[in-house]
Amino acid sequence: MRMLLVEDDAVLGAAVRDQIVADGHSVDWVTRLDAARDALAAAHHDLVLLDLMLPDGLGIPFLKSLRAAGEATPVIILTALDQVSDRIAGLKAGADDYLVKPFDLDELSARIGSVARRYAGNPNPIIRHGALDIDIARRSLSRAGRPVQLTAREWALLDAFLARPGQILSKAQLEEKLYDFDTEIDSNTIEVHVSRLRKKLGAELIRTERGLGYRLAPA
Amino acid sequence: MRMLLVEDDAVLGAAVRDQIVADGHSVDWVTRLDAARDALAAAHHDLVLLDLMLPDGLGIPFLKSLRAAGEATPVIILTALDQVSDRIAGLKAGADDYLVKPFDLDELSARIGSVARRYAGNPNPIIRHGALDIDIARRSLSRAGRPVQLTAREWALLDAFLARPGQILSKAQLEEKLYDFDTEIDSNTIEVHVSRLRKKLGAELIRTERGLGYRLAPA
DNA sequence: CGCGTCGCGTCAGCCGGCCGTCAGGATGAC
DNA sequence: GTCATCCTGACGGCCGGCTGACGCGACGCG
Repeated sequence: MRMLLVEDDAVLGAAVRDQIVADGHSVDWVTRLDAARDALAAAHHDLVLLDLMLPDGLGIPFLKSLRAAGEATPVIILTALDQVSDRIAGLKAGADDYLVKPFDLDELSARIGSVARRYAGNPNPIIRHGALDIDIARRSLSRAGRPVQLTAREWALLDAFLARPGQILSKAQLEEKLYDFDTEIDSNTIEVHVSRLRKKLGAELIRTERGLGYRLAPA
Repeated sequence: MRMLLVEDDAVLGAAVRDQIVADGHSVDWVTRLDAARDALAAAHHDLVLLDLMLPDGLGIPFLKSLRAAGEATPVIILTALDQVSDRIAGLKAGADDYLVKPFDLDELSARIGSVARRYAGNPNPIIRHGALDIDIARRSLSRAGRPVQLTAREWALLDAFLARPGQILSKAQLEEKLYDFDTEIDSNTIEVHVSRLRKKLGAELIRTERGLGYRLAPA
């Protein structure tokens, strides 16, 4: 496996790097967020280890922007013990796991193995669903061969449905996915976006489960 | 979601239970491993919260034996801070996550959400009961191969029965399950919903115990 | 700086069907 | 038989959901 380590502490970074290499993986080590972004764009990585406090910015918004851009690589957050709220925000921002500093190197290995196992079957980039061809990573899609443009919110909504096809998602869940923890939204907003998505992608795509939520229709 | 909490500390257990309920889930709380085993055998659970130190044994070997027996329900371990080796052993034994005591209740919620999300795409457990195939998580079910639609209230009612198969549930209990604390309801309402469920799923499914309540018929 | 465009959150009005209620009949206990 | 309990068809209120319209703010362009 090839990993990306984003960590500005030289001592900790070296220890983590050595441990990963000792486990038989390879690792790219950067100390800044912009370098991390470049590294992800330049080459495929199987896993990202992300420190939350870096000289050029905070990890949480960075992670959020990654996820918003369709980056699906699993992320393990490295954070200090007392930042409980950071850990929660990290999971909500799309992290797969976190490690609390100081952590045991054997535990790091166990965590990496756990996340890697979880992602063993990698999904193919282009999803075909009915008459739709969806390329999540490139944010492009076509309906019956004709290209369709989606706005940012519409992509976020579609992402949420594609992540769990067939499963019911409550409006509260969708709201949580689309918005920051603290932004409050009129309850009807989700309905409006669902309506707009249906208009672009076909009314059958998203089924209403009255009183429960919405779900992606089977292909 | 329905969870199983295995925790012998009364104060911590109550706090966890309250938090889970506040999040809109239901929870069965036991304080011993043998009771936990019975509960898992008796009914479907979506998640297990497992303390590692219990009066009748250790959690790790218990978890190992569960996994060896094919039990796939996700497990979050609750453990004390200093037991690093236990955390690793827990993950190796098949736990999906752990929480370090003392933990923040909001973090508990986030962790539960994370694990639940992780399992959302996985094949859901399908309960087979007579001619019925019931997928509780996806809220889909079929009778003799033919799909059947249930309303929100009907699902809630079916949930209640499936949670305690074979056990008699009084109308008062069912009422408590289906409605908010403060909403008052005409006594006959439950009867009506039972009647509607029977019409959709078969009259034999729910047995009337005159003067006592209802119970799910054996498969 | 002013104007046009676009995304998105909010609102209001409509609509369909869920579900709470009722009443009359069926069933069971004794 | 008598009474309590339960069943179920019918009905309508109201609530959840849908969508066209509007306005605000961001952004781009001349």
